[in-house]
Amino acid sequence: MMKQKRRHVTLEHVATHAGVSRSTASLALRGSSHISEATRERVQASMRELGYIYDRVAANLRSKDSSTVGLIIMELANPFYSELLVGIHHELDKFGKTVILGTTFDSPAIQERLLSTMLENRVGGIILSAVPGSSSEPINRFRDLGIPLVLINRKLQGAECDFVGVDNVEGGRIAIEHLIRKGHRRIAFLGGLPQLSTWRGRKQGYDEAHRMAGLEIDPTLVIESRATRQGGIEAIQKLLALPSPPTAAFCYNDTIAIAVCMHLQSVGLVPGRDLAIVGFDDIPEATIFSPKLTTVSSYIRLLGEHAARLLHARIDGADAPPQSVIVQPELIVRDSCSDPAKKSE
Amino acid sequence: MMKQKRRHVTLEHVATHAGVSRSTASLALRGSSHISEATRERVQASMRELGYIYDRVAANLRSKDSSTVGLIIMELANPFYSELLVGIHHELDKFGKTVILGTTFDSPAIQERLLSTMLENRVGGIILSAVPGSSSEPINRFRDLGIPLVLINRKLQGAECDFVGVDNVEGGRIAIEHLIRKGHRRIAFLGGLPQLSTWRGRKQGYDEAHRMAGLEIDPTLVIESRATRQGGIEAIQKLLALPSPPTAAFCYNDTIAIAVCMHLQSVGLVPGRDLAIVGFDDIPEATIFSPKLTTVSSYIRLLGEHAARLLHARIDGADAPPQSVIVQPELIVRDSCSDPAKKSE
DNA sequence: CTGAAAGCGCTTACAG
DNA sequence: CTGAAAGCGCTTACAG
Repeated sequence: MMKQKRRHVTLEHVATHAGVSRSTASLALRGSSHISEATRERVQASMRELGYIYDRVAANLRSKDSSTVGLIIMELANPFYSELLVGIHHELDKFGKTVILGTTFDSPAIQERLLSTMLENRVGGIILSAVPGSSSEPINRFRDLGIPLVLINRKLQGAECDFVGVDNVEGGRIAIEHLIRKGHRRIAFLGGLPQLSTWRGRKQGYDEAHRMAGLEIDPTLVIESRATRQGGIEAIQKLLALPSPPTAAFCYNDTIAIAVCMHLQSVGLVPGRDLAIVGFDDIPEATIFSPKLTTVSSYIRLLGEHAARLLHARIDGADAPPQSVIVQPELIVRDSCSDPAKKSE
Repeated sequence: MMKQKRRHVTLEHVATHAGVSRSTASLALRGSSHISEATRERVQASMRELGYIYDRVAANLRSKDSSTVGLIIMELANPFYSELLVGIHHELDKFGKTVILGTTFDSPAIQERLLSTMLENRVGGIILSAVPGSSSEPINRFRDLGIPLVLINRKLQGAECDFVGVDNVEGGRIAIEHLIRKGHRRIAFLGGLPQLSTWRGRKQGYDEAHRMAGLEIDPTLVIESRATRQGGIEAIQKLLALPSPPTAAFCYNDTIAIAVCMHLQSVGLVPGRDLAIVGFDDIPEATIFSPKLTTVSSYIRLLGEHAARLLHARIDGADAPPQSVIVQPELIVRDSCSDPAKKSE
């Protein structure tokens, strides 16, 4: 497919031009200390003169290493994953690794296909945000092949590998504690699906905070939905249809929270006043949206950076047992969440 | 670096196991019609049994093609480029190409380094959103090497290659025509830098619409700034300090427009009422923000898809002269832009 | 329909 | 400090 208009310059040509052997040229090129300064300079001059392009792929083939890393996420058109990519790409860049991107749209079949493709493309390692409920078998296969894999954000049952994620239980807890401190007693948990390990964590935090405050949980206030804009709208509609709606809602994530707020506004209700809203993740939209979202920050970029660093350490041979990096979330108080008593901002 | 715990299974092993030669195994694997059904099945059974992983990189080396494409953009943490990536990735995926990502942060030096890295990584082609004012020499080098390169969004002087972008002149014109139709007579052009080909196009449309309506342009109403949130704030501050401010502002892009609106709100002004705002691009935030932005859609994803398709055609050997794909923009009327006469929404 | 040989562009021992 | 040889894992002519 790739056309070569001009004669392709290889190391062979450079070596001949510089009057040395291929091996010497190879060592000179990579700055080996076994090569005399004079020779190195001669080789470099030849490289420049001939317009030599180093073929890193051929080099990797021979030396059995890899300059790429696979990144598999749910989708790109999602601020959470965009931010994750930013963190990962930025960090990997420092190590001279390039990322090969794949999106699953939460399909287990696509995930398996992508995992195979990445293998075929000789990635040095994988960062995977796993499809909920997908098989851990292909993941453990990487371990057997000696190819490092780190799971990011979502845990996967049965997968024995490194993990980087936020403390969802803690995140759920601080969100609810904040709401309780504000005087709320009936607090909904809106959106997301129990298949997601993140959902279960946040729910557990929700439960624990209630228990610690001696508050009972009304199960009708826990409304599941897909973690999309549309899912958020469905959830808030169900909530508003309840005989006695709550005064506050903790949303599975900011996408849900924004959708909920928009729906409230569209029916003439004021988010923050008529229903206090707390989100999760602190995506960039959270500050653009009005009201500015009170939310639990996942430090998404940091998550990505941790995953990249951990993976890089593994590729470099750190052969320790599986490790987890858990980022501590933080409550970011903004405008979507006011006192239930005073009904005006 | 890459550890191989288990004995690595190569085509050699598969061939031996299936009782055929390496060449036959290679052909069978790729479904060549020169191989009998029986042999193919035998080879496939062996592949499965041995857990064979096809090495696409080695294959590409030998057959001199490439399954990767380089994408070089300004930055990832920018909705415009995120959307572009979505379109490109989605389309390239169909062709079985993986993208190698690079970000320049608008540094010419980084751009040159990335271009080299991509070359070293044997990309089959490049999609580049060029750093303004960067040299066209490295770009034309790709042409000489026979590696297709398509410029996206931003034009570059002196670069002889394919281009995909939006019709900025038309975009500027329809924005201003809309404002004029609404009754505005003094219209600012806010943000962006003349180094950007997109800025110059939009500015030209701004000029033309004024001329066609017989309106004079007040040059103090054209305020340059970096195309960032911060730049937008600076621009609107300068505008508000003017002795006789305009009734409407056409913003270089949506990021600027959102920053402008937020600043207006922060000083107690109402965007849309006190100052009509039109943006450009229609990034996802435009619908989340309040007021919902009236803007000129660049059809960002479509732009990306066009670029991917064009590049793919070039890689497949379409050896025609440089081609431009110009997407027609469209005005998306939402809420940030009301009549200057009636001072209430 | 299948196999033996050469080679893609590089690096890695091994000599000297 | 430098070179000749072998080989990474595959595909491509060329025979038969």
